[in-house]
Amino acid sequence: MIQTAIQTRHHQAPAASWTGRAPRKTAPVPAAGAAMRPFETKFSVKADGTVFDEGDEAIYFYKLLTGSLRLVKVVADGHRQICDFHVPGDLVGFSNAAEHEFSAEAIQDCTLIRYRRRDTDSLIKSDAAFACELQALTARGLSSAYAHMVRLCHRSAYDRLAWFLLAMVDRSQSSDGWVALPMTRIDIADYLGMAHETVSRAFTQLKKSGVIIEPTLNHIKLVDRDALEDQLYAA
Amino acid sequence: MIQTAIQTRHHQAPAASWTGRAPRKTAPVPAAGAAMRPFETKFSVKADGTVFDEGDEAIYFYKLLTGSLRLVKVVADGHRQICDFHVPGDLVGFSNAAEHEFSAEAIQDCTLIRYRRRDTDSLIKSDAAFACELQALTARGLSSAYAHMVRLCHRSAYDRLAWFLLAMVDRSQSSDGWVALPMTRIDIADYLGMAHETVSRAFTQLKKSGVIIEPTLNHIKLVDRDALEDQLYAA
DNA sequence: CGTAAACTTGATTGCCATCAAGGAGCGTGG
DNA sequence: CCACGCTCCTTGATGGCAATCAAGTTTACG
Repeated sequence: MIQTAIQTRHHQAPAASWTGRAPRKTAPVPAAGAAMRPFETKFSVKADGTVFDEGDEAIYFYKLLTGSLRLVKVVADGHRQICDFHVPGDLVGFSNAAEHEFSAEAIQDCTLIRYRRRDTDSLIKSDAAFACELQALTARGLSSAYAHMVRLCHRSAYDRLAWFLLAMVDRSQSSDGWVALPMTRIDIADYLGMAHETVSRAFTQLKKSGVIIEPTLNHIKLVDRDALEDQLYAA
Repeated sequence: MIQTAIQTRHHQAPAASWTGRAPRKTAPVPAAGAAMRPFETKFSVKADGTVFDEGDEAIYFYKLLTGSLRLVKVVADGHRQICDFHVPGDLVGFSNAAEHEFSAEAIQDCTLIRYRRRDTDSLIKSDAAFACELQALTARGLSSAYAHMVRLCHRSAYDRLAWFLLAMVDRSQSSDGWVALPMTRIDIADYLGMAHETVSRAFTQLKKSGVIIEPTLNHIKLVDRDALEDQLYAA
């Protein structure tokens, strides 16, 4: 794969200029008395805290147990890109680079298991089940990253939001059809690679055309699923 | 991570309408008398052939030994996205999905090692070194996919080409500074998420401003490296 | 109840996709 | 050896989608 060797000026990136809530760096506190397998430590992060920051030395990687996270990269011009949202079961921050390449910010209160990165090889050797799971989760992440790449390049803003809402609805598995979006429009915008104004306009359009309803902010119900699917599969 | 559950109409995607050389599906021939570790088979694919196609049942995954590949996804509107280029040492086609999610097309003649996907778990259990390498390669792929996502969203067409050329030059490690680009402008366009006309215009601009020289097509030399780096790191 | 953040809506601009047409390289066959 | 045809590449003209700038409005929260 093509990789960028240039890392020299990595840390000159200006501080994020976006206007969202600035994530407070909270020192994650290991949960007291957590009895885990060797190498494992359990701990928690409050909403709006960060598990780790872009550029931090990558000492640990994590598995998310509860809550939700966003993976954030800050671009040189001050814009954000959210590479992915994570839900329980997902693997976070695994890489072979010396530093974390993105920040992991808690959208809600989170609990995680922490693994020491330098133990990875011995973990893989000693615990085959763990090794298989690690591999499977990483491969799944790669697949969804490629899929997202295609969406970002070849879909209109409206299409991207349509896909996003479908994915959120499907993931929620709520029985009554109501879904609470935990993230702001700004988060959605940064995930879908568009301006938050554009997200807003697309929401408006979806509501006006009766595809979704949103009586209170961020609580939506998908009324016309077919409309969204047709949108995504239209030539 | 967010994944798309909708797969139903996956195969209705129309045939690629792009005007590049249509990859001939060549039945890859296992190299005779290859003595490998258990589970391994060595074989080769000619230039413009495919190792596997999008939608093929994912029976095997691969490690590239020589040559270069492109990973291609075809979008509903007939456009292509090249998710990545692969060089020797890279892992290709590993996933947990039942079907390959992209085609792997040979840019040049390639030789590969083939692994049976269903053996993955036992491979990981029986060969720790293999497991570690598999994990490392997949994680590396994920990192570069995230990085590429950011570029696609937040960089101008000119910037994207600037990055691409820098990456190609750095990867070639040629002593005299001359680099042969194995791929066409169309491939570059589909990788960088832009029209091939735009690639062409950016090349012209780079040549006119004396940043690169290209006496014969696809043989370039980077004259003013600083210009490209400044471009990438400018606010 | 007041402030700040998030959201919405409108006006304007610009980048780049698209359409269109011509030129250059290259292999093939007469 | 040259002519033909096929790709690939280049350049120009045009238009559209979405970013940006700029106010308002609503929501959240101490």
